[in-house]
Amino acid sequence: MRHTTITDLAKKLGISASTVSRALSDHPDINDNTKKRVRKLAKEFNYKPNPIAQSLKNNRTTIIGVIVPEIQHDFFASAISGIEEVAYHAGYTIIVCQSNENFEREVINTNALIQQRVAGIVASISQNTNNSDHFKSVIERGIPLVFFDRACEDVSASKVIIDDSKSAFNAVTYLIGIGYKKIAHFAGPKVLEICKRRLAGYSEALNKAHIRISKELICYGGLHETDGYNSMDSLIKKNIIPDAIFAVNDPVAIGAFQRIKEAGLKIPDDIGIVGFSNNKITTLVDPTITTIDQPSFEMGKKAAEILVGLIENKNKSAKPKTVTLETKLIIRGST
Amino acid sequence: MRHTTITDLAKKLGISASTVSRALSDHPDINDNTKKRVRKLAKEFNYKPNPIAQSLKNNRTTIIGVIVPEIQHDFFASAISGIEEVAYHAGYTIIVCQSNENFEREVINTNALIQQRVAGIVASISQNTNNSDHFKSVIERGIPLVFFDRACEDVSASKVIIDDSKSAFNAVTYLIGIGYKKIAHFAGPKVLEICKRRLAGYSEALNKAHIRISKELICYGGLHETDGYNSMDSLIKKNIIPDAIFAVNDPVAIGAFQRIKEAGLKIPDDIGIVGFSNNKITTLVDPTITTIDQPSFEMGKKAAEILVGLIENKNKSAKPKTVTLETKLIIRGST
DNA sequence: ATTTTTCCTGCAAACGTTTGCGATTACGTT
DNA sequence: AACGTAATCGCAAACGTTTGCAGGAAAAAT
Repeated sequence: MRHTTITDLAKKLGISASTVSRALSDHPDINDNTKKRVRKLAKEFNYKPNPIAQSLKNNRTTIIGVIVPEIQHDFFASAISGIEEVAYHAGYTIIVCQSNENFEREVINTNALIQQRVAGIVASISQNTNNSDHFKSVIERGIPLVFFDRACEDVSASKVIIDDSKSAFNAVTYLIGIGYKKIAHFAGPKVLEICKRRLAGYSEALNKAHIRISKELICYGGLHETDGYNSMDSLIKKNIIPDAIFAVNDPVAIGAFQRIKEAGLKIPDDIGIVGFSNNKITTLVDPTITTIDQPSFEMGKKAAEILVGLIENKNKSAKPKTVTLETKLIIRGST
Repeated sequence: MRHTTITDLAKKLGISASTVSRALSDHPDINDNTKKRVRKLAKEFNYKPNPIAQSLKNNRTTIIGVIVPEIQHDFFASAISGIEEVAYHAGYTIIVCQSNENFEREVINTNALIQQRVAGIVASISQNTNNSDHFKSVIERGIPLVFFDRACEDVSASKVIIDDSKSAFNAVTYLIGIGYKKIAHFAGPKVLEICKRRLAGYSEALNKAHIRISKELICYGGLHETDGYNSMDSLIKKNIIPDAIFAVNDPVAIGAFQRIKEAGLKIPDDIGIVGFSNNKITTLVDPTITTIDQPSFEMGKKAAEILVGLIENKNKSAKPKTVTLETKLIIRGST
């Protein structure tokens, strides 16, 4: 079955394609009666303009590009869902790309989206992104760009983030408040800004409480379960046993959690644990894990809303804005 | 910055656009020397053909549409990731839509993808889909379609599935084998084929072991945690305590798991639990949950591979094939 | 009756690419 | 010398839409 085109309608009505086009877009030049006839036939044949042809004219599609490190990751899956939700209601579809935390692939994806003439891009950068030329060329091309969670600091674009530093500060301050003294931090990749800030919040909390920061209690690693597991493992092997752990995110917390259980230590009595993100999993383990609620779905939604705004107000070259969403310390059984 | 077009190159070289086009596609009509000049300039200006213009000619994009019930669901997030992986390497991008288990939205998404002239569609249907006209019109339009996991039975399309019935049969048979006798089934929506088949496998296993099937041990519900929780809750309130539960999927198993713990019953001693899908979560709770490994990532990959095959071999109108991937019972602490 | 105005509609170009066909040139064959 | 044949290349159309401009007809004004 072929798609009905504007020319098909024109032929059937004995008028020109341009008149049909104008009638459908309610152009004042067109006679009301003609408009009615056109609309009736269009409905009858379920005519929908070919978006490709429109895109060719506008040199722009109605597709929003989304780049995330990993689709599978709870946080991103949820954020994508939020983006899709907003895009759907605004009449856009979303193309989803994953960088797999790989810089080259992020560049390739970005360029592919530019080539595809997406209307805008929502992105969260990979942990290995140390150069932002690809995002700068997005800006240069006049394509609206919004970061969420992990932003590129040296790119002038809007972002939806949380206050990582403050959130971390609050969590660690809470740990100190309930009596923990030897608090370790399982940090993420040093290059990732959000990780730096979480580390900074951790340090600040210790400083404020006049607790000396011990380098051996700060373990750097990745963002996955195995990283938390390994960090805990190496501490145990070095016989350094903290009385609490502030993990850079929930998977890392879970990894540490498992290794602690294997070691026969009790949570929260021997070791307290705080995660970050409020992944579903933290409510399902025993004990449940104290964590910081990071509104992933809302972050996706908000980022998409800003992007749609930028796309549809091309004229108002608004300055990039930064939206900081609230987090919340959720106290559970692990502390 | 503007995109370089084929006409830009033609002008700079003083030749026609058609020659440039042919040179770039290595057409035999074109002089080798010309080809070299063209290729050199194309590289220099980083020329990439405008996919929109190409799409307009072909009346087809290089985008693969993906429709899933929920992006956030572990199984689907993982499958999408697999689809993206294959698509990426084959030079396609993916548009992801979620139906939110809503039939109307699935129809709208499907039509939107048709309008967008996607090259093909990978879909897993919503639990409320009782009509397949929208998928039939995909076929009619000649757009390749592959289902995964949840297929539309009355649509002639390829599918990537698992043997739900056999998997369920094996799991329940295993439960019987290790001594469980009063085995409940927390079933999914009656309309969903995969749920029917899992139920059938459950029944068959009981029959084979000459265990009477008790209607009150079969609880119908949705596919989420709360459904498992509620099913268990109602059993407890009716004072019907099974000695094992076979859940339609892992979230449901987890829900039951929680209610059981709340009731102070011991797993696996008082009640054994078997889930379905091998979601990550099943390895993280205590005790870990016995489940059936369903290769989500591979299912996505396989579906995408079949789809790409169909797209690129338009001529060979191959008959739809059904690929059944192997599942595996993973025995853990809950049984 | 002529001019002006209003109202409606169509022509044609443009977006960037691909491709059938015809045109041109050079070369070898009779 | 006359012709056929490759080897190269360009013209123009096509994909479906939008839009500036021109044009025609009818209505209104002179």
